[in-house]
Amino acid sequence: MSDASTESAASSRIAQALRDDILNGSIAPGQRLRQEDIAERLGGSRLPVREALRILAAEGLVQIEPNKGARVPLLDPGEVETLYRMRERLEPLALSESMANLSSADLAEISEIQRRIEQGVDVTEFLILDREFHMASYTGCSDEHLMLSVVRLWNSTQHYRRAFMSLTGSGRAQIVNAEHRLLMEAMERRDIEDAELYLLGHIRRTRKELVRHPEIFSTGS
Amino acid sequence: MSDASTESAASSRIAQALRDDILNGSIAPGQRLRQEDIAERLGGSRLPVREALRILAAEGLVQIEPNKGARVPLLDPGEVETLYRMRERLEPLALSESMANLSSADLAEISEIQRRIEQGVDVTEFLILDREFHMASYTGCSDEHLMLSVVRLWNSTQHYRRAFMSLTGSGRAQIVNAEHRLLMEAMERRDIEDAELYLLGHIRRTRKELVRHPEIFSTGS
DNA sequence: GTGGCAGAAATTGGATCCAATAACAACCCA
DNA sequence: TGGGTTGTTATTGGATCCAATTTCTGCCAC
Repeated sequence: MSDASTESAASSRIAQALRDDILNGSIAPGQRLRQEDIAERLGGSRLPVREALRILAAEGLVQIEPNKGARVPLLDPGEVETLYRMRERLEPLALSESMANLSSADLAEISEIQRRIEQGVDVTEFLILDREFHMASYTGCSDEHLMLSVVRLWNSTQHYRRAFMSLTGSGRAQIVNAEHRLLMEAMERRDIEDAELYLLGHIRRTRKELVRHPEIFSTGS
Repeated sequence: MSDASTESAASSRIAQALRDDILNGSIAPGQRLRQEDIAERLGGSRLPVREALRILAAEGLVQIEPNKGARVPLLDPGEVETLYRMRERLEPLALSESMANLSSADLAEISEIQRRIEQGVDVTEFLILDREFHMASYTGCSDEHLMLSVVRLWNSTQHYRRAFMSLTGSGRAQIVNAEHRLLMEAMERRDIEDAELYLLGHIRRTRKELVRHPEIFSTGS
């Protein structure tokens, strides 16, 4: 087998493909996912597709209604606001659990990601790098439950983050960069308390900006 | 438990049966769940069992390893401690989202549950009523993501709560009752800030007590 | 023209069968 | 006698077929 990255498990492979499609916007919220279509498009029978949909449902990327099939959740502004409030509470915890285990090399890597963000990137690239920046800061957190919860929150809100960025452009780039730098600086000082506080403020400000743009949530059709 | 949903759906029915077995301790952490056994015991073929296991995995009640089957997660003290830290952050949020929507009748019902707890109950009954008490305080929270996260946290730690109670008996009953009463009183005053604080203290104290009893986590066999 | 209703097509849920992988045991060789 | 190896068995993963439910379409009545 030449392809060493195939962790076998057709259902995992299908789940990964669907996950990518949902997170990068190829599959929009509200869109229905028919099992047979997916099976035909990605190969395999409907059975691993069903398993894949269950996996994604566990991650908050799709919701399954009995006898009605799976669709990408379409959230209202209140739901996204609550998801961000959850982020405000959980991610500082993840950061605090992570920081003690971060090596200097880890910090350098995070700093490098921030440097690339500041070089100016388009919306798609920013979304990827911003996620990498924060996730890299949590790599020291060994607790799987906590990290899974954090990933779920990012997944569920990914589409609205993209909609917001596409709408507002990079006007707020300076603010984000300032917040990221403050966060980095606190991490390099090994000051958990400050780092938690900067992260909280960063997420909270983003939440308030999102709430101020309800047009993000227009269904469009 | 009182969910009399006869909406059948074999996979949901099997998931509910397994969920009850895991939460009430009939199936212990570390125990392996063979699909064929479950299918034979609860009726149906292996396929709905597989779906049920996926559902339970999403709730944190089982973990699935590819080609190795499903088993009830066996947590170490550090994992349970982190789960409790997550509770400390998320449940005050759920309470704050809930309180504005709680009617006087809701508060009376919560108070009634606490009254029954104080009448003196055995360990099994306490675990049920304590969970009912807290969940009742969250009924005003309409956000499904947040509530699902909270339920996940309770589910994942249920076994260790029971082990702790079985070990220590009802020695700490007075403390729990005092905390519950303070929480109730803040809720009746409609003081969200105080209620959050009392709830945080309640969960935090429980976490510290759990950590002080590592013998709970001995495998037992 | 609109609303409700019935039938047909499409889609999901479940059962059985087969293949692939991992756990287990016995065996062979050093 | 012990460790590695190989063969067997048990268990999970996947494919195909069938049943149940939903949803869409077209029709009829009002």
